[in-house]
Amino acid sequence: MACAERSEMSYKEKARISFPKDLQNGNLKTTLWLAMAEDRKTPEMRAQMTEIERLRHSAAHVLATAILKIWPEAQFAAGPPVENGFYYDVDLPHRISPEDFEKIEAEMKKEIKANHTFERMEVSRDEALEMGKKGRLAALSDRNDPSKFKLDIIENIPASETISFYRNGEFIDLCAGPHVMRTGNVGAFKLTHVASAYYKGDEKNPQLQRIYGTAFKNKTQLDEYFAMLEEAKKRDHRKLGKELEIYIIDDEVGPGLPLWLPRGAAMIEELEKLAKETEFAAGYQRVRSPHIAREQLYLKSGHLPYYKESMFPPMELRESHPIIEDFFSQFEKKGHLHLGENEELLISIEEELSDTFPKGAIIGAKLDAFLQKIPEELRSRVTRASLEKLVRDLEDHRLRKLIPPADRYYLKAMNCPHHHKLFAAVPHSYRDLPLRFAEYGTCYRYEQSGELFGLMRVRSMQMNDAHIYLTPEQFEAEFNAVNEMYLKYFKLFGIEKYLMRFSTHDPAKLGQKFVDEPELWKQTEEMTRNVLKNSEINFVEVPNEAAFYGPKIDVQAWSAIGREFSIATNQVDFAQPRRFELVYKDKDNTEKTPLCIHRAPLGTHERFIGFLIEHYAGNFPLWLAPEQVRILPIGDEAPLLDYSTSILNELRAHQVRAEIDKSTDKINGKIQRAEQMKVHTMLVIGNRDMEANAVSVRIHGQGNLGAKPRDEVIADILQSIKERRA
RNA sequence: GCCGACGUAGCUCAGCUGGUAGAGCAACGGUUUCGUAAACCGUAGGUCACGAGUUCGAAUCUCGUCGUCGGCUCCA
Repeated sequence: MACAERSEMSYKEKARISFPKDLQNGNLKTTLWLAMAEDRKTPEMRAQMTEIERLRHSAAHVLATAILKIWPEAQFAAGPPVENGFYYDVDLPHRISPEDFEKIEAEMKKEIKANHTFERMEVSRDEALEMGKKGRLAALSDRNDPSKFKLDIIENIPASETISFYRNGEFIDLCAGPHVMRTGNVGAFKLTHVASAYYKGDEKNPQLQRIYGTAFKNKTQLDEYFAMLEEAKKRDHRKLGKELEIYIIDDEVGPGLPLWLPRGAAMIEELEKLAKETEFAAGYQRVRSPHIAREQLYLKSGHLPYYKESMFPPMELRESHPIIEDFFSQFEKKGHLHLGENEELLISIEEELSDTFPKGAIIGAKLDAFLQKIPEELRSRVTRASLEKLVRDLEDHRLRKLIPPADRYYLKAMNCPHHHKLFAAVPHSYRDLPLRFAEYGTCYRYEQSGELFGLMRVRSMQMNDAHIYLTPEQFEAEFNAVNEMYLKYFKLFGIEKYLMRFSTHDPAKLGQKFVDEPELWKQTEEMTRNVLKNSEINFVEVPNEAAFYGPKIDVQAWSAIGREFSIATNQVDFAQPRRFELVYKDKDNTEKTPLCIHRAPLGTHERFIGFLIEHYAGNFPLWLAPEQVRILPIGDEAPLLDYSTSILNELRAHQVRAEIDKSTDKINGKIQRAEQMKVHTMLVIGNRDMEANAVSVRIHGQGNLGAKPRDEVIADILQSIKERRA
């Protein structure tokens, strides 16, 4: 209703920011409320608002009150709490900019100081409409213009629901609540930014100004929140990714197409090694597949019907023939001609030719003859486009055969169709199942330009993908095994908080967004729900966000500073195995269709490394560090360099990513540069160390640990890497 | 894709209301031989994102394109 009519977060907000405090002690209410991405929230759903959300929602009313004090003509739409604060959408000729914030905040403070009660009033529909018509809703007094958005919102309130207003001081708003008791309960707040948003998120609707702010019980919490944001800024993967030389995105290569520098590539190699070891031990087999495939593969998989807007447009291949190329390129240069007028002529030529050439004659030769039959004066006015259009318009006419049909190839957006083909390549018995195909496959998705965001949202990505083919009976055990793997990774990376978002389908969208298999949807969702319930795993259920081929689980993880990331995914697929006619021979000698689990515990390299950069603030553990060891000789005398180099060589012989700093900087300078690059272990080597066959160890973040025997240090480095010590 | 802001050397940034670019770090060349977060001197480096336009004159003003960022619709 009024203020919290919609509370949909942007994707970025979902992927990036979450406030940790609300979620501690297993309290998942914040996420429950925010996960309910419904168009309208029912009173029951609203009742689940947490304390902090009520406070923020109330802060939105205070914001509106303040804006009206300055600009009484302001028209308000919706003002819900969101994950880290609140906003209110306002329609106002004056463009509010951050310079106005001080003024608005001053008015808000007055309102909070006045400590007005949030008074709830239940009214009839007619009363509500009347108030709206005289502009009294989301207003301080009657106005000349009606409260247009509020009137629209009233229209959409189901007859069964009570309509209520909330009043604080002079301000009255259409609102279902709930609120805190008094404006004074909005302890500490701050306006953060202003953005534009369409009314109801529909671009056909007018654009509103969305004023964002955040609020907390007290100033301490507010300050903590901004300190967290500051910290997040310092850890921003785009900033650190550049500083630490992990990746770049180059305009000429293309937006959303990261290039991995050696340091980033080293991290990728480590992640792949980790995944390969883990998956091998869990009975996965590696497969490999190309980056492109023909249109028909994706028609079969369902990606083209259901997922097309996320795919790059196709590459069209045509049988190359010099005459065709010449024909087309000649006409492209000349004027246009609507070939339609000459259709009859073309058809007659074709008919004549079909007598000359026996069936099965090669297209090229036939086409040569065809082209030569076109009168010179006509050729000069034909364009490739017009000829193609003509041929396309003829559709089934045999003339169409003169132009080889376009052979379309798509960049793969998902690995599954390729893996299904691999499954189908060999006959399978029930004894083969579960069959697990794993691949760090590269996928390309056409994300809209506005979606791109550093490494977190890209157009080329390499996924820690695998497809598990299994029987329904095996589902529970295998699904749990997959979850075990997630938990193992979380532990390794020190991810303490996570949540699985279980996304189901919307029956109303069968055949559009979701494959039209109502029964299978029900079955697999039920099955998944039960397994989740039987496990210890935190999960919430979110309607209408499944994959097109089955229920989906998005795994959200919280970084060390408490920001939330959607990193991994886990999906149940009943649709594609059918579409690909995948079968296994069961005990009873009948052919059955397996189920498929898609899983990607480490998500994509791109997003996962983006997450890790923030999580570790670039201070990676030794096993993962791009540069594990840097040797810093004190001085450049030959014996010292020889000793240093022998250590370098020994480390490298054991696959340790080690470097040596032979620059002319003094030792402090060398240390400074190594620290800035967050090199994990620095081995400072001077004459004293050389004479004792020792090295002085300095660890990034720990400082100087003093001299130690050379062999001991090397053994410890190797052991730490082997164990993947934190 | 839409709305808004921004785009200066490899990096971080100066360059006021138009008078054809500047610093620090990095790089390169010297000197320095230094024990745990920056030794010193010098050299070189820019079609001021790209393309048009206004102007005697554009990094600066206008328009377009591309890109980045903040939002809006979607995913790993």
